[in-house]
Amino acid sequence: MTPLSPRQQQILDFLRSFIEEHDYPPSIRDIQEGCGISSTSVVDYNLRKLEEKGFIRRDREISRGIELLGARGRRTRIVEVPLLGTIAAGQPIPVPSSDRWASEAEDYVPVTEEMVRGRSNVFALKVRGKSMIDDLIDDGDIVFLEPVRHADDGDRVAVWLKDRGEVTLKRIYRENGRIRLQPANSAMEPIYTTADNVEIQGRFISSIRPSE
Amino acid sequence: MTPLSPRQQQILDFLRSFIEEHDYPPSIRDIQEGCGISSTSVVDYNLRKLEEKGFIRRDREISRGIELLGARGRRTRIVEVPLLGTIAAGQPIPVPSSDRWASEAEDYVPVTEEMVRGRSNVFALKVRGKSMIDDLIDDGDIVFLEPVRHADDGDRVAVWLKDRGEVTLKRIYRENGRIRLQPANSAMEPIYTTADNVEIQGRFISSIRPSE
DNA sequence: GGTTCCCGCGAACATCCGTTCGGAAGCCGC
DNA sequence: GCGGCTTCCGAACGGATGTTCGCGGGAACC
Repeated sequence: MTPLSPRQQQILDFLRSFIEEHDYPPSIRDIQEGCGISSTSVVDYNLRKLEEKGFIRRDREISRGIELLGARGRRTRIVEVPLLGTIAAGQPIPVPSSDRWASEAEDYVPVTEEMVRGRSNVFALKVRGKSMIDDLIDDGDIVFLEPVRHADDGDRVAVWLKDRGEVTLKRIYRENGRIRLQPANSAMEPIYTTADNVEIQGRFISSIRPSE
Repeated sequence: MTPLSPRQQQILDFLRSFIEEHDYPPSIRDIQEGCGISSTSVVDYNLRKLEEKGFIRRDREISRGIELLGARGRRTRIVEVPLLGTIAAGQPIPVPSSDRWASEAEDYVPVTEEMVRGRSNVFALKVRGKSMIDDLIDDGDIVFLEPVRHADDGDRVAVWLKDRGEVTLKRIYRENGRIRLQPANSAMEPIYTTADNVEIQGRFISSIRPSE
């Protein structure tokens, strides 16, 4: 439906690479030079065509007022999630209090917004050790959690088990008075305990296993 | 480490919201108006401060030549990884041939460059089913693989087991004539087989477990 | 008081940059 | 041929925009 002339395709490619490199759009004369075009009016003409065909959006009278559109031009945004520490057996996780939230972050993990979509105040923890291997969380993984105190049945939550002095990450179910903590690996046995023994420290949002 | 004056914080917030809205950076006078500042030189002064402190990068003499930097002054790029299909028990994975590589991708998964760093031709597969639960790969996970035919001992590889008609993801070790495939979960038993029964289809790079 | 530094103000300047206009070459269908 | 359409060219206009300079207020310090 959209026949693109070679010149228009060339300009579109240049737009993508320029934005990739600079993080801001090129000026008309940047495009002119980058594509070897002899006149700015040619650039303007073809930009109008690209706008008609729905590949870009232009803000008139504004320098560099070009916005890439379309499925391939869609912009994936990055969220910098505060890395608050490590999660390991035998230690409570450093849940942030609302007043001093990201201020004490030692680092930030940049992830695409899909990883935390919709959730607010998400924080990250690096997993140390293999204590949560039954929950499909390996040493070196990074988990993203939402700081909540309560959860619904079936939620994956990070819970502090008081009697064991251990934090783990399991699905939680309330069953007539007691708590069932179900590992993600269904071949493993669930933990049964009482409500006053567990303390919910966060809800699992997502996780990544970085390249080694 | 870097105390930000209220004015500088205000400008930084404005920068973020402006770019969020327009996809291109504001001009000095946009900032001036948006922050209620009476002179462009004040904006310039504070932008210099923000650059010194590593929050932005400026291209001098260039309109809207402002680039937002993330934590630690680094810039995170996004890589669009082609999603070539699913990986499930009983099916070989759709390894790309070099000639028709990304052309048949049904979709693309945007991830931060850390997830594929350095590797080329990385492709993504969505995991269906729990057949690889012993390798800490859950239903719904997305794994990123590098298309290789050979691997070193200890590499995590996706292998096609001919006798089982199954693909799995394990660490590979060659032990005097036979092959040991070690699950990531050390509580699980390894698979022993012969070299001619396994076909390496890719090397594991990283994986993500998206939010539900 | 004097000095220094941070921060803000206003104006002016030179350039950057989007826009516009006249013209022309090539192509297609009638 | 002829009209219409697309594409390209060169130049000029005017507004947009980054930069610079002098000045001043206020706080901290000696």
